[in-house]
Amino acid sequence: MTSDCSSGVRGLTSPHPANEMIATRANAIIPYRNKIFPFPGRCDDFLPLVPSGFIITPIFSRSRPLVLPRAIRVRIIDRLSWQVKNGSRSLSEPFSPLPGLSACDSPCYSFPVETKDPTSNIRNPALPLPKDSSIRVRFAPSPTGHLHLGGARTALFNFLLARHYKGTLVLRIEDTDRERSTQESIAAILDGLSWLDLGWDEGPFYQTKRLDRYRELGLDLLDKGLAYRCDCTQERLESRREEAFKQGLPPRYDGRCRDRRVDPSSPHVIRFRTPDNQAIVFNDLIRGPLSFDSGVLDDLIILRTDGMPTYNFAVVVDDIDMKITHVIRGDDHINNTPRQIPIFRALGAPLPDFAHLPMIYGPDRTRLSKRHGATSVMAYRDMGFLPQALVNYLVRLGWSHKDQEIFSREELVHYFDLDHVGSSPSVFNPEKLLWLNAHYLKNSPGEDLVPLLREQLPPFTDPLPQSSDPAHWIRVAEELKGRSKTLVELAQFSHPFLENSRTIDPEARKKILTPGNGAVLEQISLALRSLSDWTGESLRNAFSQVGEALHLKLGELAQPVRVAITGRTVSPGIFEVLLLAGRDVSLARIDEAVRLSQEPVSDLQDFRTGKEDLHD
RNA sequence: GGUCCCAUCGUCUAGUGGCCUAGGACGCUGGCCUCUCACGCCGGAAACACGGGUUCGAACCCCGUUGGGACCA
Repeated sequence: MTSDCSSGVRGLTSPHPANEMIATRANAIIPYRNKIFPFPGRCDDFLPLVPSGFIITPIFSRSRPLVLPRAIRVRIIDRLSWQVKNGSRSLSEPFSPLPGLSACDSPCYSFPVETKDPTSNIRNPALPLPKDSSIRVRFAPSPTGHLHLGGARTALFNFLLARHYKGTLVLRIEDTDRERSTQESIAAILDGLSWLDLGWDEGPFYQTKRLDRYRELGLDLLDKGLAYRCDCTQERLESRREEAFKQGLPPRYDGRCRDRRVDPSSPHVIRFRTPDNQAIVFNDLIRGPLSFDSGVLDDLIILRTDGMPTYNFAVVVDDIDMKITHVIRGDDHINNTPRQIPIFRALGAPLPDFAHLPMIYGPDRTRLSKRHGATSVMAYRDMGFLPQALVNYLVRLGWSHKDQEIFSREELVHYFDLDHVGSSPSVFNPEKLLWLNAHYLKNSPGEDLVPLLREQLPPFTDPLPQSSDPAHWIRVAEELKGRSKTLVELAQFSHPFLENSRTIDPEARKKILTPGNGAVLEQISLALRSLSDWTGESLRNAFSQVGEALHLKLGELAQPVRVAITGRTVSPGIFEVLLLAGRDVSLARIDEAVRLSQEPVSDLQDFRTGKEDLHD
């Protein structure tokens, strides 16, 4: 194969060939590592001399950069393999040629070569931040249900990439499946995005409002002979499919109507004329080069009998019209990509870059679905998760930045790139999400938590007097946030300090509110009653006096009081509890506990002393 | 069935040919702190799927096997 597209390369023997290569940059792509200088070379082309000490890396390879010992020549063996020659010795042949590559007719066949100044730190290169970048990405959900975790992560990665590169995020609703698309789903998706605080810049655009456009471009392809009418009946296709199945062949359309003249007035679909026997190659920004044989591809339908576009067609038309530069979507679309690429070409549009994110699995390593429990983003809100926690969890599923686990939004935007997105699927782990949620809860200011706490609480029936004081709410939140993993737990812990009722845990009553402890509580009650003020210090004094008198340690006093006031064996420190409940409530509850402790434990039916039970 | 993808502790991951006796995090676990439970702090068990090859040297590059998954119908 001889060269004919090396215009910007040949003759580059000037002192700084690496710089020259920048000028030949063929297509803008996100820097894969540090800097990228795509080389639109042909097979058998030689790159010019690269100065010694420079580093050269094949972009498609995951191999390490090579530090060049002296000036060398790099030879392109074919588009996806390379060789570095130094004299006669081959330094490296890291890539075997991919079969089926014929001509370099596409920018994605070009051979990007990375060169770097050797003085830069290879291990920890400066963040590639082209601030002027004009990348355009999109999030394109189908409104056939709630926003689920996988979709949310796709949205998040698109969002972060757009923000990181100061680009644009387009929201597009793919609602051409009229059977399954609903208004409720659209609302649910928008709600989910808004809860996670993932804003978009353009849209939402609805595919159902663009039907004319699909039709226009579909007919355009028809005119150009790149598509054709097909009136094959369902039955015929069925039988062909069965036959193919019997023969063990892939069930694909046989192209019967390719060159038939189908009457335009009779019912028909429009099929795309998929090019025969071509290798379709694209460089996935996460996985590297992916190759498909067009022979296994169908002549897929682009417009149905009713004029509705099919998925693959509408997506391509939209991505072209919306000038999407980077298509970042779920792994499940990898097999759609080779179907879409010929359509891009047929429509004369430049190819965007593609990046396919690995899936999120359930614990059984199958695609996360309803039977794995909650998958809706909003279900996590209802379970008392903070959106920051979910975002932090989701972003770490597949992406990493060294050993860091906790990221602020600013850090995410700053550090996020596709380079550190892994290629293997990950399993959803609720435990870790819980830990993150506890972390964010613990580190949130009490006043931020109060409104969220309110949402989780049932309406008051008999609020404590201090519940009308906003400062009291903040104190409650501050005191209890460190012990709660979710807002639901926080609400449960907070309940006794806001409502004039509490539920005594049966176990706790049986174990702690014994007649012996009743006597202890009586003594404590007496001591507390005599207190002139209700402060941490005076309470502590009172307790140590009672402790000395009864020869009991603080722990032995605290536990009965804890159960008396909160109804459970777990709570903040006992003095904080007494302070939060206040004098009147504390004394009333202790006295009530004294009474309960004298009663026989047999009447296990009714431990309730409150009117409302939060757990109901 | 065809095509494609994936493979480091149970889980999320670091790792880009020598810094690896494989690092961090969740979970598990021993201890400290302590009025309970958490938090926090200190310690522990726990992984390169297997087999070839390339290389002076492989978790890392190549091939194969196995296993898992997705898409198509």
